[in-house]
Amino acid sequence: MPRIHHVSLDCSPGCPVEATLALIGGKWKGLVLYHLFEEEVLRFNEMRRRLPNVTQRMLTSQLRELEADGFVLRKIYPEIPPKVEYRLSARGRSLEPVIRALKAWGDAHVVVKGAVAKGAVAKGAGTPPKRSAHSPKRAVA
Amino acid sequence: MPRIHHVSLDCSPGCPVEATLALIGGKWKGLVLYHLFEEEVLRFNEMRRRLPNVTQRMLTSQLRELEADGFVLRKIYPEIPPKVEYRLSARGRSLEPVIRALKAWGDAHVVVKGAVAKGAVAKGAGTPPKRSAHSPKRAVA
DNA sequence: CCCGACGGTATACTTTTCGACACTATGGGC
DNA sequence: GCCCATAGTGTCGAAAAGTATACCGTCGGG
Repeated sequence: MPRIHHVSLDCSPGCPVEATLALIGGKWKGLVLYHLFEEEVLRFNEMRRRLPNVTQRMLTSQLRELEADGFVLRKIYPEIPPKVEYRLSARGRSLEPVIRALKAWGDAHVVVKGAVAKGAVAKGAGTPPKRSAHSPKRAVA
Repeated sequence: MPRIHHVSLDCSPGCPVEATLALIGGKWKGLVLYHLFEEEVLRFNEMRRRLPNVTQRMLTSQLRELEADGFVLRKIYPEIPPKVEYRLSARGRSLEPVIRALKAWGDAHVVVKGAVAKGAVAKGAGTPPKRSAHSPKRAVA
């Protein structure tokens, strides 16, 4: 997913859709934003424990990008061991309708491991994909 | 953006967010879905004309993935020259709240080329990104 | 002393996504 | 004949995203 930093788009009526997706589309960003909605403030390792399989490197990177894009505020406490808090900015909170819509759709349509598949799942969708999802390889169904 | 074909996720509460983003996060998918919402049926080159800079190759690929994921229906007419129509399935239409939320947020927060920048734009956002958005390089503002 | 926690950084590498280019058969218009 | 339109396919490479591994200083607990 390309990252757009408030560059101007070649606008067609759909550009805002594309731009929004580009801002929040990093692999872990949706989850990071979601968890910050659920729990107002999180520290680095608290966030890390909520994201299965994320690496330290990637979490740092995505948090920094979200901060750079103005969605997340990062507060450093001058302590040892280090204490850093992450929370949503006003701009980040303005994404709530987006994140809720993504969550609502996913709840209704995505099969969760161990859950009984809902009727909403597309019938023809049982065939395995050509390539695995971007998750640990062993997770392939 | 990884493609998830109804594989089971290692579920944490945010998984539905991640899964939904993975399904619609291809570079052109948001725009394709958006335009199919706006205009019930589109042929291939009609869609193509609505997406600035898309290549034939990429449009075909993203349409096929959306079809494979059950969002888009493809109707072939046995004619020459070829006539193919694309429209949203019921499952595709169920994405409307997601696409509308993405569009609404983008409308309020993303600067469009030629438009006066709104106050909502983050102040610090003027600095160029480390790397360009995934679009033709010369398109950088 | 060793281990784990904290919140990272650095580097190299792998995987994934996307784009560029050439090509396809048919028919209509010039 | 050439060009354009239709809706693609095939191949390769570039760019981007993401991962793996090692390392860092300080402190507290065992």
